[in-house]
Amino acid sequence: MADPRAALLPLFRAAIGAAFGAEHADTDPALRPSAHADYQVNAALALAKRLKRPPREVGTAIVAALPPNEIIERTEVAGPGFVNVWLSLGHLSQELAAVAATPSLGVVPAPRPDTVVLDYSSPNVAKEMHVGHLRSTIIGDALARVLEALGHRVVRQNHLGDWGTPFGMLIEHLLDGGAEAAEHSIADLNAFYQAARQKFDADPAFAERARRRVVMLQGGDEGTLALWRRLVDASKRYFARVYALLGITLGDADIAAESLYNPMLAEVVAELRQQGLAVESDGATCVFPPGFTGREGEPQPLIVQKQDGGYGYATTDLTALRYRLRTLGATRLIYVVGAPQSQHLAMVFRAAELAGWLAAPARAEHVAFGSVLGADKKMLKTRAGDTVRLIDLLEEAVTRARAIVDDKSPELEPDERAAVARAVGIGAVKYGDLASDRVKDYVFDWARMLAFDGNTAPYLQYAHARIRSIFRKGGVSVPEPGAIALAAPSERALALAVLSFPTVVGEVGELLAPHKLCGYLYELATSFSAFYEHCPVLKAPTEAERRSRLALADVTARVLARGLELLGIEAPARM
RNA sequence: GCGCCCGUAGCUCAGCUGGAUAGAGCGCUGGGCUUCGAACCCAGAUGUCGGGGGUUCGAAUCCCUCCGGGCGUGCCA
Repeated sequence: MADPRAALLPLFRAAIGAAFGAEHADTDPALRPSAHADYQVNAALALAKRLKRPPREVGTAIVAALPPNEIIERTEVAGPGFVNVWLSLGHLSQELAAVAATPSLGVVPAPRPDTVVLDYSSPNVAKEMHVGHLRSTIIGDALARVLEALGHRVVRQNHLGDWGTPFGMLIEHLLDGGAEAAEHSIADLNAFYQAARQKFDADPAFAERARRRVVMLQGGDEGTLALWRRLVDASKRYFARVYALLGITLGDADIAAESLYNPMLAEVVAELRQQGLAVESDGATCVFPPGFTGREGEPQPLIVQKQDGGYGYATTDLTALRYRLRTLGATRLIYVVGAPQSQHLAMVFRAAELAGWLAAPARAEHVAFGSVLGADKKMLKTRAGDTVRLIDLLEEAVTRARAIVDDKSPELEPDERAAVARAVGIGAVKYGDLASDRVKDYVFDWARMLAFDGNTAPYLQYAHARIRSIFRKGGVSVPEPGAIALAAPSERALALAVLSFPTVVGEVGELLAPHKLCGYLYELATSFSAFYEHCPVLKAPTEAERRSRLALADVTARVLARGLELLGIEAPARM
């Protein structure tokens, strides 16, 4: 109820019903935030058409029919028929006090919580994590946090690529004398992978051994499996280190690797065959979901069993989907996967619907995202043209942030500067990724993401630290939130921004659009800056105003910190 | 060829299920530190919303079409 919109909506619904009768009672009041007032109601223009009455007259009738209440201070009918609404100060301060009194800051649990199975990050065993994993990991983790805040049960699934033909050559190369490599860091394993690859391409005898080794691996040969596990375990340890540095909530318990589904693949294919969905085509077993065509307009297959009897990723994806629905009890399946895979996923979802696995109320959604580009507008690479290692990127972020912190805040102890540099550097990378519409590509630009101006993590962190600084400086604690009284325009604007937090979090959870939370936090921070400029806090004219402003500043800081936390970004008290 | 995505100020991007003069940041111009963190703030200039049709009282937003760019389009994942 924190957001005034939640209180206003029923009032306007009632007014429309009372003014125009039951047949119009379910008309959406079209309540929106307004540049001309606190909020505006746009329903009069649409209603005027149906009622064949002038829109302004309709607006006036709506206002006249409003039930008595303590919420609305005043209204006006403006322009062609917009109803502008201003809230009463009493209501605002009351709601603000209520929000300030709760740790959730007004975010209320969903009435019907979903079991959300969230697929994100998904690196490959025995391969370095690179920029290609950045977006899925960051976006997925932010969504996990947001959905949990909304009271949903979130089951994270890190779909590790731990299976498939490359492991034949990796294991053979391991046996060829690189045995100690698996005990070393994944950086060695990465070179290890490249060496294996090179041998595979150049040496037919090695390639043949690799193929046989794949068969042994898939056949469950114990010695082969032992070698495979060494690769997997070394990789898991490495991923854990990267996640720790990035501040990602994925742990070992969230790993649901491809190999988990191996025992279920044959059964899934059998079931699809039984249903008549999977049919033979060119020696392979395929499902042809309607509506998908290939180059020549022919039906596009989902290959669930290859000519050689092996299973590809389509089978694994279908099996994982079924497992998530049946075993994990998912009501909402979310895949944080790059946009290029949208057709593949659409086909998998469609096939799952045809098989009867995916059915309402359960739903599956592809959270698609664009690419990370370099300054040349092409996929981000190193100067040498190699893929950028994620760990290098993150370490550079911290190093760059450290240089800024050393320069701006030499008074902080070295340990604190290091912690702040980490929060700022990692936060900048994450926020830079989350701040724009995920479906678009974005250009990776250190200067822009680390800037203290504009819609960046450092700007938000700075706004937060300035608020905390007020309390440090004043040596004061947070007053009772009941003390909040709003007088100045910038106080009122800030209060409205604070109260919008729950609505925004809800939207982000529904639309799976973290950039809306970023945009909101940026507006909140700019609202605070204006307030801070115009309204002295510690030196407020009266004690009552001082207490009110302290309380308002505190609840703002908490929303900023909580919002950043939902994005996976730290908010240091000093920086 | 077909399918999906993108095209908004010089640059980077917002614009919520259509709503009032299309908004921010950077950059540019001009201001503000003996007063709570100037890592900041205030003011100003800047647009054929890719083009053209259509629906609507009203379109950046919905529909159609064209142009430009990206991605996908059977045994890699």
